[in-house]
Amino acid sequence: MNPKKPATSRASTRRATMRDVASEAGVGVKTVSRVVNGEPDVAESTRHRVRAAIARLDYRPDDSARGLRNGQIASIGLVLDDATDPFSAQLVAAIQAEAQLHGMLALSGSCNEDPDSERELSLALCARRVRGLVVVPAPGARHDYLSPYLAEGLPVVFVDRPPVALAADTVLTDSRGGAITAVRHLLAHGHRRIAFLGDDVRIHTAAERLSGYRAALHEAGLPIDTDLIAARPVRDETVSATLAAFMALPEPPTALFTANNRTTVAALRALAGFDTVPALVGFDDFQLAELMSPPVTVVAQDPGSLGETAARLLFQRLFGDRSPAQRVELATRLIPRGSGEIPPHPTGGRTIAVPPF
Amino acid sequence: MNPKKPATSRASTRRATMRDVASEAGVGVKTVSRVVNGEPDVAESTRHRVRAAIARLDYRPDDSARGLRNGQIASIGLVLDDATDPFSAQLVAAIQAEAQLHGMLALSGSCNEDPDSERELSLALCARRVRGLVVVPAPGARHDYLSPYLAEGLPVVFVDRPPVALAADTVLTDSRGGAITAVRHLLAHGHRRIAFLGDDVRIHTAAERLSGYRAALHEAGLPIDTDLIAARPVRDETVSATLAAFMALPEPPTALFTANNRTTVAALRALAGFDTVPALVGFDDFQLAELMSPPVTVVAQDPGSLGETAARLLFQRLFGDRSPAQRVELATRLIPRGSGEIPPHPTGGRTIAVPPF
DNA sequence: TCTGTTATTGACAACGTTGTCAGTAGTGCT
DNA sequence: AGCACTACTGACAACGTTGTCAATAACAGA
Repeated sequence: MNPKKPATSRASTRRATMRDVASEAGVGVKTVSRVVNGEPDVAESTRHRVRAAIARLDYRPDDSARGLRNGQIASIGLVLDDATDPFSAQLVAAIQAEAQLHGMLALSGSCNEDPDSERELSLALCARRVRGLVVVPAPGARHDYLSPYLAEGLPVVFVDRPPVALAADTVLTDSRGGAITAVRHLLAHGHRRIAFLGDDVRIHTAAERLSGYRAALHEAGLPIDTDLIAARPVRDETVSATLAAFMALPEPPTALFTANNRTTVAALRALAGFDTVPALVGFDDFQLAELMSPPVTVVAQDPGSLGETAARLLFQRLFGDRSPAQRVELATRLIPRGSGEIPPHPTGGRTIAVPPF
Repeated sequence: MNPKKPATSRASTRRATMRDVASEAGVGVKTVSRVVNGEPDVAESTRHRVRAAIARLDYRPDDSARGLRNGQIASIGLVLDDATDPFSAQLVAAIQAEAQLHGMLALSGSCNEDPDSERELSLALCARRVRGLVVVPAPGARHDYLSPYLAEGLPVVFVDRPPVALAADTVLTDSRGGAITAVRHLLAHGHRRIAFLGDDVRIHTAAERLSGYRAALHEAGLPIDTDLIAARPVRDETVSATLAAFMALPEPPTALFTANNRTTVAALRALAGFDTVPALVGFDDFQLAELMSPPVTVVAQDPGSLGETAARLLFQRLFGDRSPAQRVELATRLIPRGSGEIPPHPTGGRTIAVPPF
């Protein structure tokens, strides 16, 4: 439990403290503190002596002590739902870049879609006295556990999914709008039987996209056929089975709207076995979409902007912005590449050239 | 500079401290500390009273104070070269998962391939008194700046690329071996003009892969034709231009070895414009490789194992392992999918069916 | 009853930093 | 010279926690 044996051997190489620097430079600790923090009211000569001492001793201020004294550390917390997702990677990168501009680091953790884990992680970050929190909510989580911290003045920004039971800044992609765009696009190409393949509706974005799908159909005066709707957690096998079921229907869909990245990719894998393919529009862009056969039409969102916007909002709050909680929705962008422009085909797809392998 | 106005309003909602809990429970602070840390020698009744008080006040220990007192915080530092890379994402996820098993969080930052930035980031993490450091070195960086911390007993593990001017634990993919496997595979399919497309050789993995390429050719008794070697930073345009130059040679290559993920993808984009394609083996697997036309043969490495191994090594060190620095090399795995099994074609490629879009 | 032992507890100092405040020296003004 | 003022400096306390150590109670054995 306490493997701190090297304490003795470390005494010799002890890390230099402000005291050490102070005595090395022949000044008081407070003066060193002033120099380190770039405060005014230090004579130029003193400043130089202190800097020299700092360099000689290779002194670095201890952030734990600073954190204790100041009540905060120079870091922001990041709670992700799934760190392996490329979406998360871009989000993190954008947030870190923004944080770095303010001399802060990001403390991050992944909760793997588990609400309890999300809560534990967030609270652990609060215990570390981060300056602010960016949270990608786990499906099914409530967020009132954060209200004491919010009341204390801790800025919290939710990304990609809105908080539940809590009013706080939120940055979202316009999922419903994006879904409407996608389905309208398919409708415009003559499709009337359009299937929906998406994630569990407990995930906010999934629900919104389904809602957009319904709205677009409704607006076109088409009925909602629940046989054409599959909203369940994404795995390659489930998507494959669902697609097979769709195609076995008396009136199979001629087009597919896949409501997120992973679903789209899973659908592509499943469709690779077919010799005719339905039209397809996916939500989320992904690497190599343009090299698929046919190239995949998508409604793209921008994780980078999402992260940047969230971080900016957080720092605005840190700089004193006390206006009411905002909700920002970022627009999506339709990128037609081919798969979404396939016309309807009576057997639920269209024959395409099978690659020679 | 100091927007700490809400100090007054926060006083009312001050975070509870051990003192508060102690007086609430009618015990001494040290007893609360004992309960919080699960130490023995606390009467069961006292323990209950303290726990109740903790729950009532919603007390959470302050990690800055703990860090100050203990000289360490319950976090490990993570220095990445490029956080947007899916490779990094998987690495981070694996390391975080391992850290979580030990109740630690990961403090991470990305240095965007800049050596100075890598140094600053690492030192910032040391200043935060992380328990250990996992570093993906930036190209061109030296690491002797870490030796004082190593001497202090801070465990540091390098991943993906070895440290320069420092002896420390290192976890790598067997790049040279993987490259040899890739090139041998192409040779076995009859290729004699094999081009190399890789990254800047200042990056260790890039150099190793080039070395493996040379070794495999040499072992087959083939000459090294520098016209067929391009080792420079990867961008879509450079790869495209390089490929065009290759194909314009009097004796164009019949096969391509692309030495990393991004190069492979860039090459695929460039090749999409051609009506005949050379054989291709890429280093690194990537999403949808199996759905390309032709499906892409790769030598795969496993970022997850890389991260897990590194984290395990780090925690071994934290638990007192003082053995000399290790260097672990993880094996690669050849995944034949089609593109690597194309036979040589006199015009430097082979006619393939062009997809109908 | 007295002594030794164990179980339980809390007072106190220290970790490294920074805000407060009082002190010193120098300067300009009357 | 006396005064106010500025520029600079450092002693000290405090931030919230935990290791040290001494104190107390309880209890068994003699």
